[in-house]
Order: sequence, then C-alpha cells, then structure tokens
Amino acid sequence: MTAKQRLPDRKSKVTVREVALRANVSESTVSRILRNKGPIADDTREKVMEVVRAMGYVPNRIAGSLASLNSNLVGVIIPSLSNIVFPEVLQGIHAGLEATDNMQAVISISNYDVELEENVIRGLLAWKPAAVLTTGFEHSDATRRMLELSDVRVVEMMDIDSDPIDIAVGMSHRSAGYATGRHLVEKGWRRFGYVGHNLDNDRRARLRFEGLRSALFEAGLDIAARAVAGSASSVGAGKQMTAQLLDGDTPVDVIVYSNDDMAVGGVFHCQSAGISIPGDVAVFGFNGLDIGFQMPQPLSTIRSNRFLIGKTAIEAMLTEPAGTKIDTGFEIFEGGTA
Amino acid sequence: MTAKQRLPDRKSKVTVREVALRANVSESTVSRILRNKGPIADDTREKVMEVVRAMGYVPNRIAGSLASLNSNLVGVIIPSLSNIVFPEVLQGIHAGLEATDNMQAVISISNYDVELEENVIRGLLAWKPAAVLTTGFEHSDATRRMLELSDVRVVEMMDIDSDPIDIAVGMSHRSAGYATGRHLVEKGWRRFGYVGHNLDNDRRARLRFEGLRSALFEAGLDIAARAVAGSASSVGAGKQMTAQLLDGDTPVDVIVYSNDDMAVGGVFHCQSAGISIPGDVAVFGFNGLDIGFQMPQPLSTIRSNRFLIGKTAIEAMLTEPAGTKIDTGFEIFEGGTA
DNA sequence: CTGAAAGCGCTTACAG
DNA sequence: CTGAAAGCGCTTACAG
Repeated sequence: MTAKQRLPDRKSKVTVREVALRANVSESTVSRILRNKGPIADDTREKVMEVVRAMGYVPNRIAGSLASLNSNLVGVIIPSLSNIVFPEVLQGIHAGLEATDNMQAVISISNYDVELEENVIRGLLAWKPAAVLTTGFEHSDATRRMLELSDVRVVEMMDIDSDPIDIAVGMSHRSAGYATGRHLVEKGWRRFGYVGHNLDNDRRARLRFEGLRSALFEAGLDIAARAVAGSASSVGAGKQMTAQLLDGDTPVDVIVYSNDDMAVGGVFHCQSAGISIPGDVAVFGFNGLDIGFQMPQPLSTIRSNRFLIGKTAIEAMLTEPAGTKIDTGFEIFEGGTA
Repeated sequence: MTAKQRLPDRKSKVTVREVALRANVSESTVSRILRNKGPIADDTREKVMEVVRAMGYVPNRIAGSLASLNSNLVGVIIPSLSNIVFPEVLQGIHAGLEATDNMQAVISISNYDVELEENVIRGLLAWKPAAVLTTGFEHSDATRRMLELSDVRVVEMMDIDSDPIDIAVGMSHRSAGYATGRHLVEKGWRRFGYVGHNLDNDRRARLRFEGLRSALFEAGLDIAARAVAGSASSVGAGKQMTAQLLDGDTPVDVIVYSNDDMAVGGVFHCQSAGISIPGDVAVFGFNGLDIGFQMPQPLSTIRSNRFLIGKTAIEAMLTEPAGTKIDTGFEIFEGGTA
C-alpha cells in the first residue's frame, strides 16, 4: 500500500472548493486556470495545477454545463446499428469530434421509427446538447417542433433531397438511382430486375428506386420484374429475393439491388445455383461496402461516403449557417458484376 | 400561423419556476409530480401536468443530475466501430437500456489504445455516469486507478479470462481457442495453419491462439505454418495472408483464422484461386458473423454472443455485486468449410 | 491579476 | 399533501 501513499485520498470527493482551499486561492481562480480563461500569474497557475494533480481533481462537467449554460454533448440519432453503414457514419462523427474541444457524442437508436425518434430526441434535448445529428428528413411533427423551438443546431444526415430543418449533409439518393439507371443502360443492359427490402421506412432506398425508374423511362425501358422482401435489408433477404425473382416468369439480364447487403446475397445465391455473373445475370448494388469490394468478383455498385457524411456533419454544425445543404457526393464503381 | 397559437411560446425557455408560477404551486410540487415521488393530490397533479404540456416544458437533466447527484448516463468505451462485432455489443447495450428508467449511453472509441482509453474515460467520468462499460482487461494504471476511486459501477466486457475491476461479462477466449483445436483434431485435421491479424493490441485473439495451441499440443500437434498481418483484421487482410500462407513451403490442410473477417477473406481467396474448400484446405473462423453464415458454404466457426454480452452488461451493472463474472458462453458452428 | 457574490435549474430534507 | 430554503459544483460578470 505504500505505493498508494501519494495517490488521492480514497473517499472525500474533491471539488474546486477543496482545490482552492488547499492552494490558497479563490474558486474563481481555480476555474479560470482550468479553462485557460483570463490572465493568470504564472506561479499561481503552477501552484494550483500542482494541487489539482495531487488531489486527482476531475472537474464535474454537469455542474460546469449548468453554470455556463452550454454542454459539450452532441446528440446523435441513427436508425440502426445492424447495418454497417451507420457505424461508419459514427466513425466519421467521431473523427470530426476529435478536432473539437472534446465534445462527446450521446448516441441513440431510432429503429427507423419516427415515434421512437421523437422520444429519443426528447430525452436527448433534456441534456441541452450543442447539436443534434439525426438521419434523414422523416420526423414526426412533434419532433420537428421540438427541434425548431430548441436552440440547438440540427443536422439531418445522409439525404439532401429535401429542405433541412437547419443543415443537411449527405447525397442525393434520387440522383444515385438515376445514375445507376443511366450507367447500366449505357452498358447495354435492357431487361431490368429489382430486388429490394422493405422500403416503408427507408425513404432513401425509395428515392433511389424512383431515380432508377426515371432513367429507365427516359430510355424507353422499365423494370420488368421485382422481388421485395418484407424485412429490413440483409444478405439473407438478398439471397431469398434473388431466388424468387429468378424463379419467376420474367427473364431479366441485370438486377439492381436496394443496397450492397442485398446484392451480396444475390451474388451468393448465384454462386450456389451455378448462375454466372454477369454472363447469365448482372448484379448492381449501392453503398460500396468493403465486403462487396473484396469478393472474387468485386461488386458493381455506387460508393456513398458514410465516413465523410459523419465528419462533415460535425464540421458543418460548428461553422455553417442555417439552411446549408452539403452534398458529399457518390461515385459509380465499375466492379465486375455488371 | 394560427396553427401555432397553442404551441409553447417561441423564445422564453421554460423552467420549473415558470411551470410552478403558472400552475400556482411550488417548484417542489412540480418536481415531485414530474418524478412521481411522494403523495400528490390528484387535482394538483392534473393541473400541473396540463401546464407542463401547454408550455412544452422539458426538464433540464443537467440541473436534475447536479441536484440529485446522480445521472442516468452510462459511459461505453469500445475499441472500434469498424469491426461489426462492437456495434453488435452496442445493440445489446441499447436493448438492456430500454428496460431501464431511460438511461442514456455515451459512447466513445478507444481505438485499441490504452492511452486513448484513459483520456476517454477521464472525459466520461466528468459526466458522473452511473456506470462505465469498457472492453477487456487491458487498461493503463491510471485508468484502473480512476475507475477504482470513482464510485461508478464498472463492467469489463467480452473477456472473462482475468479478474475484473468490478464486473466482467463475456466469454473465455482461451477456452474458445482450445475448443477450436479439439474440434478440428477430432474431425481428423492434422496439418494446421494459422492466419491472423496484428495481435499486439488484441488480447482476446492472443488468448484464442494460445488455447488453440494447447489443444494441439495435447494431441501431439502444433501449428505448422502461420501468416500474420501487420494490420487490424479485415477481409482484405484475410485474402492476402491466406495467399501468403498457401504460397509457402509448408503444406497445411486446415487454416484457423483469428476471426471471421479474416476467414471470409480466406474463402474469397480460395474461390479466386480455384482452391476447393474443405477438400484442398479447410477454413475455420471465430465470431459467427452473419456474412459467414450466408456464404454458399456456411463458414465453420465459433459463435460468440455479442448482443447478449451488451445486454447482460447493463443488467449486471444494475444488479450484480462487485466481483461478479458472467460467462455468456460460445458454441461451435459446424458449417461447411471445415 | 484575483476574489466575493450571484446564479445556472433542478432536488431534497425539513416543517407544517 | 404542500412549501420555503438550502444546496448540488461549477462559471461569470463585476469590482478592485
């Protein structure tokens, strides 16, 4: 226990008060030194810092936030953690946060449910965060109102196909769908299939689908057959729906998927069934996930910039005026499956 | 704008004070009603709740926490978000939290770096969380000390092969490695290869490796060849290291991977190179990720329970005494690749 | 360059 | 069943 002798006292919680007492200065001086605010004599600073270290003092941010009426918390609401796309956005947010004066993310999940989102945001706002970053434009009226009435910055991430409450950072999913259609038509594909997941709560996948159809219409084409799962997107759903589509009566020579997870499932199904890609059928995804890129035949897809969206969301919330929309773009990845 | 007439006043932030004033009661009464504490006359409650709704009052949790000296925050530190395993743990934590009186997770990333973890935990403790959930047993001395001195509950997740600071929830990675070795030896494999990632900061992968070797030793065997990436685990690293191992001089008939990501990379390499699995070489992973399960040949692996670990961590922190270790177990998944 | 005082928005004994 | 008062641990004008 001798090793513990120079450690902070076991129990007694140490506050600015104790530090001030021990250092023979006022609480305000301790506070100023700790926040590097205002002019401080060098020896005062040294004396105080020594006491701070000796006592193992950790400022209480709850008290600090209450007193200064601002917190360094950023509320983040994402729809799900099971789709790797959102953890990637979180990584970007985390990277953006590292450049700040140690802001902290408070993360919640909305499960693609606007009612749940409303509750979650209510709980978040109670912590008086500096900003709330949420996903997409679909919110309940009450959510929208809470956000408008509060004076926190709001960033709606992923999508820029509508007008933001405050700031939007993302890409145009409609354009991505359109670009997919144009690209595939130009490559000579004519008989289009579509394999999707439950789009009821996935506005962005719906927008991509609409964009795709517009491009096909312009070329005098349409989607000849489709198979849509009742569940969220997953590799398993992609396998199943691909099997269903290919077992149908309408022949297709290219399948556009609602995203890469579904498309990887499509590739797995074709491998199992001895269907050659892209000879028998071509496959095109969306997102540009690493798993698709690493497959023996790299998945043809559109790369979205999830990390960039998260990082930019933080930067924008710190610097941009209300009404800003930032397009993080996308790019077609040729790959080997279409 | 008539629709906005009944909405809360635009600016003036509303506090208990305003609610109390408008409802003709004291602040303490408002506080009691909002927290369902103590006896309250029915009509008082109704009257106050009406005002609360009318004014759109949202309690300030920062003030609440400071006054009551306890927060509903739970600090969570995970090493990374790029390995899907940790988002899965977060999902479990989220599920566990839903059963509580709306506690909120504050999530930070340590990037497998004990120094960074120390800073992150320091920042977290400043928020006086109810508990800190972190990953594994590897911490700096300072981290360990902070955690011990603070009176927050501490859960170390994923691993149970050491003694916890407070509570540990996870599985024995040594046993999992051992079980892998036994299983594969029993199935008749004799020439073992190992493909891994950078294990310097990954104690659990090291423990699995040690367990595997023990099992092999007991059977009079050893690892004949290995290829270890300098980077973190990924499908790409798995492809590359598998190629390297199979190009070496030492023939192997089964490869044990440090985890499923690496193993999936191994499968992809074999597909590209026309190597048949498990005929030419068998493949065995660790984790039981969905992607491995969905492949045309389901990946042989060990299933860990990441979701359960997260969920149990929350439950344990609420109910279990210090010193508790909870084994969430694992199971061998036969699959088709070994 | 430093200190005394008020206050941030709640909660919690304590009294009645 | 309800209220007045003190206090949680900081920060921020204001004075000097």
